[in-house]
Amino acid sequence: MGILMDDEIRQSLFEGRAGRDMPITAEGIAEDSPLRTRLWENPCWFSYRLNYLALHFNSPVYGFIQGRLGLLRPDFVVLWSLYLGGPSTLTDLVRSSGFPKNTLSRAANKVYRLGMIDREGDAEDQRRVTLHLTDEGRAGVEAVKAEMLGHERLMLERLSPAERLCLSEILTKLVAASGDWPQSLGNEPAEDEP
Amino acid sequence: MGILMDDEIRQSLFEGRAGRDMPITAEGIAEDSPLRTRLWENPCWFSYRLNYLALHFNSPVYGFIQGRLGLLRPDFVVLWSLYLGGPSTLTDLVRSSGFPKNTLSRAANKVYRLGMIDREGDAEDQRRVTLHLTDEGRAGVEAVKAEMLGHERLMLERLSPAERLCLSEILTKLVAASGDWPQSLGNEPAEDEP
DNA sequence: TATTTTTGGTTCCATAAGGAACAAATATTA
DNA sequence: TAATATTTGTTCCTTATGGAACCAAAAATA
Repeated sequence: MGILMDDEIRQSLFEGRAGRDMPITAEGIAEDSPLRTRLWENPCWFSYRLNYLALHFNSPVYGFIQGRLGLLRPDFVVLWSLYLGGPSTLTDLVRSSGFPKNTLSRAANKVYRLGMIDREGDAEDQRRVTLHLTDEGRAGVEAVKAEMLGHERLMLERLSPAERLCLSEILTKLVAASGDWPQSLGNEPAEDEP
Repeated sequence: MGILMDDEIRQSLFEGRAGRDMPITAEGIAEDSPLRTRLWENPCWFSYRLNYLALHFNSPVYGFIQGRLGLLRPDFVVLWSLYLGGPSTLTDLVRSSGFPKNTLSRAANKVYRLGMIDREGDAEDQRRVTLHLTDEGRAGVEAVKAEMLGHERLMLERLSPAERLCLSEILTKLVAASGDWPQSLGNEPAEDEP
């Protein structure tokens, strides 16, 4: 009995309560909107909402950055990463952003040509190049930072402080767990045993 | 006093507690990893984690779909939308998915050529074309559905049932609020007054 | 009814982006 | 020390992508 109950609850939670009583009203989304179905009756509720929300952040923000600085997303990712993490190597950026390395290489070259970052060869390791922001690059980041933060803040505005805290902690947990997730699906995830 | 406190708390919550005591340990992420800085000391904590998690869903899942069905992301989005919402017009798909309409038009044509959807002209409105899944299209979706759901489930595995419920409700709130967010930043969001 | 505007969908085109091959330097192993 | 493997970053090349222009049908307006 208890087990069945638990399973049912668990199941319901995995499904994000889709198809059950829905205590949260979908204010702002019309009853007959095709969005409703895709959002509320989507078995992939989590990833769908994830992508939906990411889109609503990315397109206005990167659109703005594009218009203001003439930079594409990978370009700005380079600047932002250096802004947060200080001087770094390209490989560091790859690891922290998840973008492919050729994409970031191209981006780094572009912002370098624009004088927004500087390179410094490593004496120890001839291959290694350390990238760091120039004053101009820092200025660029700071020129759009407020707008970026403002949009994120706006997105979170409807949540209560407690909800924001909860969200932050849960997303943190998920990110922390991400190391265990497979990078590819189906069959073996390419075990790298020799 | 009380006001100051509240403000401080509010501020801290907007920042996702960045830079403060961090009750949740970042297990799985090395102390000196460049990821740490970008994740934990990022003023855009929300959108960064959003994108980070979306990436960890999309790339394995759509990689799998690509390998299994030979379909790109927009192609599959068409199928999945029809699978969830039943027969729909292209414009419906645009509204529910957020993809640009030419991208979906191309995708719809591709899956049509592959025999995975069918079109039906509307007698009332000559422009309108209703799309619906064929048996083959439905089979395609069902061929990858389990794997998709499995990955999402895996991603959520580390959360407690209560946390999953909480996450689901919060994301729902955010999505419901998304109608009020501007679609572009800086200056006027292009008021469409005549 | 004639003219204009809006809507649904497609086509054109320039380019952003990523896989794969590559070169050079370093680390590892024989 | 010679040979091999790994790491760092770049270049080549193909293609997926989306903005803008476009066409046809319908709706709105004159």
